[in-house]
Formats: sequence, C-alpha cells, structure tokens
Amino acid sequence: MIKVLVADDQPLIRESFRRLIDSVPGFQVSGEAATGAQAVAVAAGEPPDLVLMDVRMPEMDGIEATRRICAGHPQARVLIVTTFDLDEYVYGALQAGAAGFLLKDTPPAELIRSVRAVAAGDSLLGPSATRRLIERYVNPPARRLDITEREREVLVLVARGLANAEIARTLYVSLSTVKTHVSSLLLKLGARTRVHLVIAAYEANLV
Amino acid sequence: MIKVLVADDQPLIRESFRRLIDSVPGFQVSGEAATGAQAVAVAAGEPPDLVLMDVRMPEMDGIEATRRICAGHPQARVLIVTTFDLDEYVYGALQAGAAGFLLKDTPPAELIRSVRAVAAGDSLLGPSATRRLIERYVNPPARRLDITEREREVLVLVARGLANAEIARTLYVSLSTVKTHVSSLLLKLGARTRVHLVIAAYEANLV
DNA sequence: CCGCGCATCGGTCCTGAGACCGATACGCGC
DNA sequence: GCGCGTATCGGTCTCAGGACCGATGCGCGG
Repeated sequence: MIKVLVADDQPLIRESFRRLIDSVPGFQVSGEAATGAQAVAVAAGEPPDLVLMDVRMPEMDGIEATRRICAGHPQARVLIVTTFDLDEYVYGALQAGAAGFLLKDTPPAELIRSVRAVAAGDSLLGPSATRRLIERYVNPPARRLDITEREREVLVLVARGLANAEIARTLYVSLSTVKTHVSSLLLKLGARTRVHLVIAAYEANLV
Repeated sequence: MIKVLVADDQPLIRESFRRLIDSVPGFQVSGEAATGAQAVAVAAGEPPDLVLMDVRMPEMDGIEATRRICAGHPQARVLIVTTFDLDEYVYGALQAGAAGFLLKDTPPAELIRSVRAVAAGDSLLGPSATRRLIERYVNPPARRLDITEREREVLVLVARGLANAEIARTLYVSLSTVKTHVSSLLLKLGARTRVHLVIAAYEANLV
C-alpha cells in the first residue's frame, strides 16, 4: 500500500485529492498538511511514499518543503500540483527534487496515471512545463558571439584548456597568430584573461 | 486544419496512426513516409504542421530526419513515437528539435491529447523519458571532488574569473594563502593551469 | 603526547600570458 | 584602385600565475 501525503492550504482541494487517491487501488492517503512546514513535520512522523504538493502555501512554500522532504526521505516521490504555471516554479521544484509538475486543471484520469507513474519511479510534467524544460536545458538559445570563424576555433581550444603554444601546433599556425586571435577574443568578449574566455565559452554552450 | 505527416516503416502502424489522426477534428494526415529520407522529401513538398516520427527506419533514422525537417520547416512540430525507450533516442531526438517523445504502447486517448498538446506548441514526453531528462539535465549527479571546504570556495571564485589577488581580498586572506590553495587544487584535480580548474568546476556543476 | 591534515603566511624563481608595437597578404565591395 | 576586415607573423615588455622552498597554529584521533 502506497502512502500518500497531501499538502495544500485549501481544505477543499485536500478533500478532493484524498477522495481521488483513496479511490485508486493500492494507494492510501496517510496524512494531510496545510502548510509547507506542516508537510515536512508530518513526513517526518509518517514517512510517505508519495507527496502531492501545492506550491503556494503559508509558512513555507511547496518548493522548500519539497527540498527538505527529499533530503530527509530519499525514497519519497514528490508530485507538484499547482495552479500557477510559472517558470521559476518548474525549475525550482525539479531542482528541489520533485518528480512531477502538473497543473490543477489536469483531468482526474490523467492525474491518476501521473500518480501511478511517479510512484513507480518515473517522472511526469505538464505539457507547457515540458516545453520550457526542453527549451531551457536541452536546446538553450546559443548566445551569438560576434567573433570570426577562426576566433571561434581558437576559443574552443582555449576552453578545452590548451595553452597558446598547443593551440598553435593544433592549428598549424605560429604562436604569434594564436596570441593575436586570443587578444581579439579578449577585446571582443570584454574579457580580461583567458579564464574569462573559458567562462564565456561555457555560458555560450560552445562546449 | 492541421496537416500531419506520418513516418514509419511499418504500413500497419501508419494505417493505425492515419485512422487515429483523421478521427480527431481539425487534424488530417497529409502525407506518409516509410523512411527518414522519404519523410524529409515529403515534408519538403507538402510542409506539415505536425510529424509523427518513428526512430528506427531504413535509409535515414527518425532522429536525423527530425533534424532536417526542423531545420527546413521551423513551424513543423515533431512528435517521436517509438518502440524503444533508449536514452540516446530521447536526448538525440530532443536535440534534433523534437517536441515530444512517446512510446508506441501509449494508450490512444493519451496519444491524441499529446498530439493536440504538441500541435498547440507545447511539448510532451513519456514518463520514463521525462525522468531521464530531469536526471541528466536538471539534477545531474554532481561529481564529488575530493577537496576541502576552503579549497572548494577558492575553486568557485577561480571559476568565476577572479584573479588570485581578488580572491585574497574576497576571502580576507593573503595572496600567499590563495596561491597555496590554488596549488593544492591543481595537484588534487590533476590540472596544469587555472584554466583546467575552471573546466573542472564547470564539469562538476559547481557553477 | 605526538602525528597528521588543514589553513594560514612569506620568499624566490621562472615562464606563459597578454598588451602593444610593427608588418604582409588576401578577398571583397565601393 | 583603394579601403576594410581577416588571417598571418615577429618583437618587446610587464606581470600574474604557479613551482618550490620554508614556516606557524589549530584541532583531532591514536
């Protein structure tokens, strides 16, 4: 029997979730909480297998509560269910350890499937959350650096940790040439040292 | 009317998808393809709004076809539907520009909802794909660097581009101390210069 | 108590990095 | 033809970075 903790500051919502969860075979609501702090406390007393967590709650928000519960109970899976489809909520919740992020307007049938999936160890996000996650992490808008092709090559090698002499040998040019390119890069990217170039390269997803 | 291209090397699968799609109001199958190359060609002749794409296909796989179609038709949304739930497929497909990744055992009702979501500009992944995406991009297993707390502080500042003297001022210690820590870091992390430290810090997700 | 790891600090020495100066050659557009 | 940007190359000079030497104090466990 999978024990579920329901955390939401609205009693009506908790009641709905309780009915929904209890209607699913193998699942049982083992506790309720009206604030993030309460959720953490209840989870400490009765370790849940699954947590349905709201984000906006008094005392402590659901993100922070998620972080603490995940830290204290690694086996617990947290499914965020919120009204507000905000970027920071999504990223924050997932970084805090949440395994899912759904909106409250999700149809009950899908919610149940999601609960099952999360309880089984998988993860699940609402469509808009998924889109933004992909945009942010998988296909981030590669910042355009206004540099020439040759300079880009040099930048990549710098970011790999090669010394100027090594870059020269790699590109079959002289040390002077490499230094010229590096100087141009420093100027164009507003960097003081090659360390800043490495940082710029990483931030621009060149590596 | 949303035009859908169905690409799969099995005629039976195509037929199933065609019936499913045509049964949804506002959607219409505008073309079929049995290989990745065919999919690209058909898409070029009759630009689709949505593509249902298999991965394993002769001539060209669905990932590469996705890449080309997304490059040529930015408005086209690609939904990968495959039998094989492999990591490389998921990461590859999303990097290629796919907006969704589902398994063929997805129930028809959910598939239809997914098609609608993807056509509306959102994204959707199956539960296991979502989990692995999160594990890989949002909460990557931070490599443990065997360094002291103080060294970690110095490393972070180095990775931010601070010079030794600036680090010294920031931490209220002498330049000598910073140099000592940096030397220890170079030794422990097997780095030759501070550039390697920056790289190590980025790879270890310290920044 | 004594050893060990950690953090702190100072000095010397050498080298790569980067600024700044110069130059040539090539392609491209006006 | 001439200017402009890019890529190439050389020299000089300064300085931060890093190696290597030394040292002290502190906490912690055998």
